[in-house]
Amino acid sequence: MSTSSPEHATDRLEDRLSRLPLRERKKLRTRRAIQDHALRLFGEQGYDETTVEQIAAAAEISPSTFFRYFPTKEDVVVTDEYDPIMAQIIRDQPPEVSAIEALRAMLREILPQLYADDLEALRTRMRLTATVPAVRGRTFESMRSTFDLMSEAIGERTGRAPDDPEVEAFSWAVLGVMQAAMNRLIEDKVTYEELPALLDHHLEFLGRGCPL
Amino acid sequence: MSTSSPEHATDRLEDRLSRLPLRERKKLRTRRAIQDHALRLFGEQGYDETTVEQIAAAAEISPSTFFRYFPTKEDVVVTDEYDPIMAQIIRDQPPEVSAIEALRAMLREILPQLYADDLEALRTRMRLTATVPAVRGRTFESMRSTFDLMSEAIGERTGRAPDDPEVEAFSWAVLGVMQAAMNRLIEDKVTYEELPALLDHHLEFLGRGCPL
DNA sequence: CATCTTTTGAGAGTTACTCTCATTTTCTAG
DNA sequence: CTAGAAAATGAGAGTAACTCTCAAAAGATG
Repeated sequence: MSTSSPEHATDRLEDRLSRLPLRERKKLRTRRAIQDHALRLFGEQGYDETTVEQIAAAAEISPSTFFRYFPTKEDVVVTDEYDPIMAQIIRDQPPEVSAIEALRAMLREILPQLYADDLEALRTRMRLTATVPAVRGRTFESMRSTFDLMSEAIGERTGRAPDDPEVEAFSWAVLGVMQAAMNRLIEDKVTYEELPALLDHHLEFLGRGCPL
Repeated sequence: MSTSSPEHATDRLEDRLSRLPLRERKKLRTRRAIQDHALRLFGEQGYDETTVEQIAAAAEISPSTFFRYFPTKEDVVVTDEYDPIMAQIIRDQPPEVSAIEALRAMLREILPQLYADDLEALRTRMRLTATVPAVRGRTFESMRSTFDLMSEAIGERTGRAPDDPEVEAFSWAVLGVMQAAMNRLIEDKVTYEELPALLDHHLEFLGRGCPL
């Protein structure tokens, strides 16, 4: 929103396909085909009951190709493309607001987008994350890369190094309270409609020093 | 320390062996044999290069038995017996101190114990957690059970339900800053001697609302 | 069209993990 | 002390995720 270039990080995901060379475009399409068919099959017959071979067959590729796109079967569930968008929104917040406020604003902006793009797939992914231990494990790896982007963005905003101890502590604490909120979603203690408010409350709670 | 019963949760791990029926004692010994040989082999030749078959041979059991003791190869690295001890120490803190203070006191008490018991094994486990993605993934599962025990103990102290949203947010935030500290250890940005102080500082930082 | 690069498919091999069933080892009663 | 129940172990067969290698196909480039 603050740049004049047409390829901005907050463009809807769909809008980016057309601007790529043919080869890249095909790769992206293959990637999505794999992910879509995989999630559909997982939904229909369960995660463990679906083999990579079946996914490959449904997406009309070979098993070898599957592993070129996703290093593990779990990655199909865990991977998404929102992290860089999040980081960009954090950077775009006015410099005078606190780190926590910047994050709250970011969530207010990105959650509606996330819901609009993808709600059904999101639901499946959440359900799988809740029920399949292997997938749950991989979630952590994805938290680590979210962490990297987040501490980068926070460091930039606060004029500190991304590996400043307090920046790291802050970032992990934020990921922690987000995890807490996600978990309540997964355990059906809160609905998708209520999630944004819960996240917001947790961040505010964190900013008050978690008084108990 | 506050109870007269001889089997107290804070007894050194060694002291508990003798009080068990024969069968249990043997199981515990097998379990440790597996873990010791596995960690030694991992250290000598690497994690991926060590097969379950080799571990079983070294511990003089069959591969089938290995999986009866550890559901996955990763669990050998991740599993330890300290969580219930931690929970007990939290409960033992005087009720007037805040949750954060109780945690800081707990760490001051348990870290020396941890270091004294196990430092070499601890180092190997940390190194593996740092370098082997599969192990890193499992760490998350173990954080989940730490979370359960922690929110239980915190809930009890604060007269709230263990699934109170703020208790959950608090517990995950604490696990977050702990993760931040561990990571610095793993990345050699901090030594084992400095870790307790860093953890303490992070908890205090959390209690101040992570101002940035 | 020709060639150079990148992507794909096929197939063989390894190993973590599961299941089943027979055998051995520990616990418990009479 | 012994008989029988209960629990732990071993052996072996089977599955499926992942790896590696190499040859064929498709896309970029001049």
